[in-house]
Amino acid sequence: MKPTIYDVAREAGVSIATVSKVLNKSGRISIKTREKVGRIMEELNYQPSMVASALTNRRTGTIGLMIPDIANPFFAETARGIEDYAQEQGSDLIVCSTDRSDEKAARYISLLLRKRVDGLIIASHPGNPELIRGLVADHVPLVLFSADIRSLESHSVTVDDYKGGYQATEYLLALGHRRLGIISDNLPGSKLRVEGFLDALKAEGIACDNPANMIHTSATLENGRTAAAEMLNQAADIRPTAIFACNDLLAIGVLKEARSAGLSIPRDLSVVGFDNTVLAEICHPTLTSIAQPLREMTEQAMILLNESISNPASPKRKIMLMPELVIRHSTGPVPR
Amino acid sequence: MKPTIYDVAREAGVSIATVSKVLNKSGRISIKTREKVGRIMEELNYQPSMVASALTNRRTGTIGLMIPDIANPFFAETARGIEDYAQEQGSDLIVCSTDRSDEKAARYISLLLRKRVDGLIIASHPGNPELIRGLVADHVPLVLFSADIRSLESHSVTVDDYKGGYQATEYLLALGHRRLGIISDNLPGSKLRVEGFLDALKAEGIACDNPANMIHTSATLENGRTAAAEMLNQAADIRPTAIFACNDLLAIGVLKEARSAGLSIPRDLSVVGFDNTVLAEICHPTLTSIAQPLREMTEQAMILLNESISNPASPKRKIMLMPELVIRHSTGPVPR
DNA sequence: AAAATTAGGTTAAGCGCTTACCCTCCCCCC
DNA sequence: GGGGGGAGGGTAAGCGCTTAACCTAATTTT
Repeated sequence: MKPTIYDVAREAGVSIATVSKVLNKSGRISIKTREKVGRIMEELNYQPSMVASALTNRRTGTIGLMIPDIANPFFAETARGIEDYAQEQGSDLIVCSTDRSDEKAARYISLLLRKRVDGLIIASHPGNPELIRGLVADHVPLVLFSADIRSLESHSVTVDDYKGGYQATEYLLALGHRRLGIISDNLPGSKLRVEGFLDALKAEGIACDNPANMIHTSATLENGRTAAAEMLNQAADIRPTAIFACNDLLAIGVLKEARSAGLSIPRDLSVVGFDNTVLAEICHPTLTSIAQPLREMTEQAMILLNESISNPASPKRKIMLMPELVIRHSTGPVPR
Repeated sequence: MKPTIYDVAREAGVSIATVSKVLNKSGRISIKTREKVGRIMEELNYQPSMVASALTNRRTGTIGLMIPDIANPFFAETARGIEDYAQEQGSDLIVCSTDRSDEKAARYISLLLRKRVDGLIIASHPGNPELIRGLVADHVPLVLFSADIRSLESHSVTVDDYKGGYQATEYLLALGHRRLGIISDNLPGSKLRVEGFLDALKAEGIACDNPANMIHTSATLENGRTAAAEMLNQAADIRPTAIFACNDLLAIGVLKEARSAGLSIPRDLSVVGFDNTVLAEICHPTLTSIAQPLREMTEQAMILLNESISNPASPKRKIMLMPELVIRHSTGPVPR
């Protein structure tokens, strides 16, 4: 059996209150007893139970992270960022992969609530926002990450998706491209990225009238290939010379499909991704991508979460950070 | 304030013992009260505190996962596997990225112990095995994952690294390659992979006498490039025609370096990786790699862990699964 | 019809901490 | 020399559950 505070107290010849006080460096304890108790704790290899202290404290020191899938590099990198900041303050992270299923999300939320986590970071809000709405109503400290729910009075940290879409498009236009394709996914920010894309085109007076050049799908490499195949199968004077994919995985699918169609990138086709995950460096050619400032985002998220934990009624803030275009080798001037 | 079992009991007009029993479906409770209590719980949106129940139960329903880095795809995929099995049984996962630092590992272990996690899966044992030895001595349920410590009487689930190295090499030999290079990393299994490599060569009567063709480094893409550069800079009749890298990241580094050196893969150089992560599909050309049967490994790990949790003194088992060669497009016949 | 079960609960003692409050020396000062 | 005021610690009441032990009334057994 693990030693308890009683064991330590007995061995040290003091009361458990005293032990507790040296543990928490609270109250007045003489140097002498402090050292003695400390020594005994070492000897017994005493590990104070956080589950017991959490019961009185109302602080478990764990935070829950809800994401679609930890195996997805973007979210793995997110998790790492959050984990680092959490660890600095002595907390840790329960990761919950929801696969964007409302049912799984609900199960996990309930579990986290019962575990009395101090707070939640939600990088995967379910299709059904009611779940989150309930949490907010119950004053559960939480921050929405990477995707906001506008109508909800909650903290959030996002990247300016609209701006990102705009930037990517502007860049392609500057390279001379005029027939652009876009592949969007069903993740929450995607819609805004598409809007940015369309507005950037409109600003140049270009219409995106070919529906075959706008494809909506879910974020897998395979879907990226399929979508690309569809676009590239059009006549050479109709098909896009550049494709903006709303995430890196889709973009890499495009790369692959283009290559197997005999196109050379970026000579025959330019491709821009989104998220700037490690994958962008790994594929070939390396992928031009819109970067989310992940490290900054996770830091802000933790700051907001801490605020919310220490004062659940604190005014909510929505922080939107700027994306950044990272140019690599998948983009080039329009073929003449 | 969250409702407690007392609130439910009062509203339902029963004792807290009764509420507890309907909660745990234990004891005898009439259908009627069961339903009544259930209704009240719904009404109050009662979420029983697992921290309180853990205090009496000695079961927190959380398990700790120690890995080098959750942002590394291999470990992210591992985490996902473990998470899924954990979730099935109503547990969840605290992920701990140690960066292979003994200090971080020690901090995390202490934290997990204080949190009274039910068990640990350790996919990143620190350089110093004493830490783990201490856990084993204290009968903390744990299983070593992907890398064993032979001298330790503990559960473990690994892939046969030796066999993996052997397989990769055998395959390259079968393709006609005779000058092979190997890039190993400092992860625990690597040594065995190298041994497999060497033995396979020896079996064919081939000596690996050129030290420039055996490079040891740590697992990053950049290091893969550097190592490859070193090997490929040798005269054409000395440098290897095939390189076995002890993990995918290194292998992809090789791919990149080879390409920028003007070599075509697999025509001029064959490359085999290890782990068969998602990256193997993403790079170009796609990477031939030795697959660890991850899903099976995580399942076995959870089975062993559960065993160990329900009976910490149960006899320990070491499970070694077979790796599998996955052939893709980075390997081909030796250039004549 | 008396005795023995059983169904359906209740009581109360923990689990391992934290913390408000109280108690006792001991020192210092007038 | 009596009183005041820290310094150093102890007491005990929770925190929100679980569970062994016990109780009562209804049902069954003989």
